[in-house]
Amino acid sequence: MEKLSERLSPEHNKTECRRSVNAVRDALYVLGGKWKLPILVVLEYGPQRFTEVQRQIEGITPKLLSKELKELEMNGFVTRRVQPTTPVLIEYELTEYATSLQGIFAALRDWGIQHQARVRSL
Amino acid sequence: MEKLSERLSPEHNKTECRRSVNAVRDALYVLGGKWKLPILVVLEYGPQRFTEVQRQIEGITPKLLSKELKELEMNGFVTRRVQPTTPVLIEYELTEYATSLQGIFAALRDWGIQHQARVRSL
DNA sequence: GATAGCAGTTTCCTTAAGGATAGCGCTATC
DNA sequence: GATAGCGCTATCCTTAAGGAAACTGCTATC
Repeated sequence: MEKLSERLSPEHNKTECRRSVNAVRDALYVLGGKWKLPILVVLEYGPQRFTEVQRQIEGITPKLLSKELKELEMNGFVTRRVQPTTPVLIEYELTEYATSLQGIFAALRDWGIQHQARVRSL
Repeated sequence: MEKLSERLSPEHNKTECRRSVNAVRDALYVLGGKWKLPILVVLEYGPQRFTEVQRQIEGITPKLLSKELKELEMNGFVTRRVQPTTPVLIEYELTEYATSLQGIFAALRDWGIQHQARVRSL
């Protein structure tokens, strides 16, 4: 049987390993925050205004919604579009780049489902 | 061009979607905590004792190491083995189940590396 | 007997994350 | 002119996460 240490992660070069750890940490970081996921999910249904998003996410306060939207915007997942009508209409929508998260969502989802099943069976 | 909302996540059934969100949340949760990742990485090099792990992770305090190890153990990623020698030798090692994280680490790492490059290029 | 290492635990403190509530400038509607 | 909705921001407070330092019971070594 091969060693566990050779299966969990293939790179055993130290700088490569550190680079990987940083990358994983960064990826986890951009999804950190209590409401990032729900917001992304709500925005999958199309562009929406601030209060629309707020109403769909039970329990979120405007302060936190604002903060999380800004962070999502900074990371390039969301754009804030201002329609120059009167009164102005502001819409948040997912960017093309947000789709790059698909792979990690799928991986996290599959693992999570499997883990839930495992936890229940113990 | 297909809609963004149809690409980020395939399920648009509400209960399926909620289930996925919960699974992703759970997966993110078990990796949450400042030191989980470094600890898992250190243990990839083989079973190690408390102070060995501590010495390899610069900045970690025994309190946090103890806490994180307990959580990793509860989630089934790590086992605490007590060798009944005198004095007792206690070793922490990765379980077989820890290798199930391989897929999400790979996904997070790849996305993270790509994201770092993107951030630098802006 | 004194010192040091192991495997932690305990206490106290700081920082960060998150929540409740109120309010602001704007416009539209009654 | 009063009320309500939009898109927030500001203030205050609570909870949670994390860190520093000391200490414990054990054994081994000098």
